[in-house]
Amino acid sequence: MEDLNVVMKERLKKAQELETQGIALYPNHFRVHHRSRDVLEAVGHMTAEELEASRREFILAGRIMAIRSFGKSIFMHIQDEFGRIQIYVQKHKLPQEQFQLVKKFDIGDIIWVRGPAFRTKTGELTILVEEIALVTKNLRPLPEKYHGLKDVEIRYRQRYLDLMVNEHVREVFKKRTKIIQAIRQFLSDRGFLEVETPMMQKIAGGATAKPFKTYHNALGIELYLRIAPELYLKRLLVGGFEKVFELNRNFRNEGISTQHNPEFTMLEFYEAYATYEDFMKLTEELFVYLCNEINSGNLHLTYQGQEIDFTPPWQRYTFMESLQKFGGFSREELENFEKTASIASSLGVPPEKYEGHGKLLTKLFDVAVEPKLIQPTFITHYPLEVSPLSRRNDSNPAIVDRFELFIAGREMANAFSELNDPRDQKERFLKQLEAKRAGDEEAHEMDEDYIRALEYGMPPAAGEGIGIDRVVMLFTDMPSIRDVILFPLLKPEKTEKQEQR
RNA sequence: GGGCCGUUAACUCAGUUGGUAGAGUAUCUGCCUUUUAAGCAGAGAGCCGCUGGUUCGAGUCCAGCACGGCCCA
Repeated sequence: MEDLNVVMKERLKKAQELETQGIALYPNHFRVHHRSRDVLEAVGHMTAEELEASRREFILAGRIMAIRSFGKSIFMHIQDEFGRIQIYVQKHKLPQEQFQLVKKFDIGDIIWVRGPAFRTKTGELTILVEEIALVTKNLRPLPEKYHGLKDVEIRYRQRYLDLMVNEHVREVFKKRTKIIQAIRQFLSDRGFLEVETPMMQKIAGGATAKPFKTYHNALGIELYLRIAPELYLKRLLVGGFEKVFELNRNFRNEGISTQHNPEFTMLEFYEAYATYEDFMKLTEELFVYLCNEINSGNLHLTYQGQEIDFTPPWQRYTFMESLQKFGGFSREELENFEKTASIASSLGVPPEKYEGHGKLLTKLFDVAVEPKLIQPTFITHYPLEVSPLSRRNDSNPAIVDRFELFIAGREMANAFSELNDPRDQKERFLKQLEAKRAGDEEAHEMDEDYIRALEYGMPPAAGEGIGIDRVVMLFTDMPSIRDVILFPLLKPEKTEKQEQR
């Protein structure tokens, strides 16, 4: 109550007056039979005369977004989940006490109305109110009606306000849901089983990232919030499920940017007896499916002014090819550790002590190649060093059977044929431990149970991870990951800290 | 972590060379029975992000801090 302003004082006073008159401020016995969209669908095509004759009655509720009062008649726009509709209140059409109540309504109140639809002089489809009631009293003024709510901080912190007044924001999040539903449908149609694996893990594996730490009181153990579900999903392959996927939250204890939120939504799917090459094809099919379901079948979309074309097949380059073609580096520079290291330094990403040649090459890639991959592009055959869970290439053991997908200069997917040789996997974990000891905080932990699982025998398989938030950004043309996450993580407000004292 | 930008009424924004704090919307009062960024007349509304400094005097200049945004790492 620290920011009681004049408007709020007025609203509270008015609320008390209404209650004194016996008017409920928060009743819950009103039922709605229609939504704004139903009115448009039912009678939107009718002329004024046809509407007059039909006398179709509608019963709906919504939040008052605008009031235009003429003394003895009042226009309002009310908004529900599906849009806005105008209502018209005339003094002589209502009992006196109801009209007096309407004159006390404020922008932001939620009201219930009953009445037929008609067309105004200007042709707008409007409900002629025959009965009206207050459903929920508003006590805080809404943002300005014309400019709306622009303050990015308030939009993120008070997303409910953003959703209330910015229609396009509601559309973005509806689209997010549609995308996620479509992905589930796509995988289910192909026989993938959706599963749920632990988010609290004793060993945060399956990716290279810093985890969040938490604590279980009863067991007295430290746990990590998962950075990836990968190792659990592959245990399921050992158990006999041959096609599985999980679409849920991962947590990485890293910085926040337009591309990164500490908790984010990840899709991972695994298929026994498939290879990374099969998954390139499957990934193309998935995006074509999304274009059909989400983008009206159009395989082109515009992201932040860039035209993206999803028509398959997409470009494919090996990792080393891409460094030469897009990075402009020579084969000699890439094959000589010292030369690669000096290039890395000159590009502002100097080598760390624990970083080997493969890691340096990926740093060059991130800076010099990734931003240039605008059209959907598969990059294949990554260095072994940066792929501790991937299967070695049969003809070249220094590289792995892996691809990453890039669109609009961003990594969208990461996939590989899975390493299922427990002896090799154990060696790779030991290598990671070495890197950890040398100072690499993100190096992978040793997971003994995972090795044990592999020793029972995991069928050869391919696995893939897709960052869902980035996919949603792409399909909604949003520049920041915060625009596609309902409640992105922000620093606490100062007032919150003060209130906690 | 570094650089740049922002923070003024509930919302969207002005604010000149350092000299009494401004507009529109919203709110309140009055008029108004087909408006739609309704209109007309009037009124109220401010810790100028916070803390220091310079100055006779700071929304304005300087420093630090907080929160946010963008870029870089």
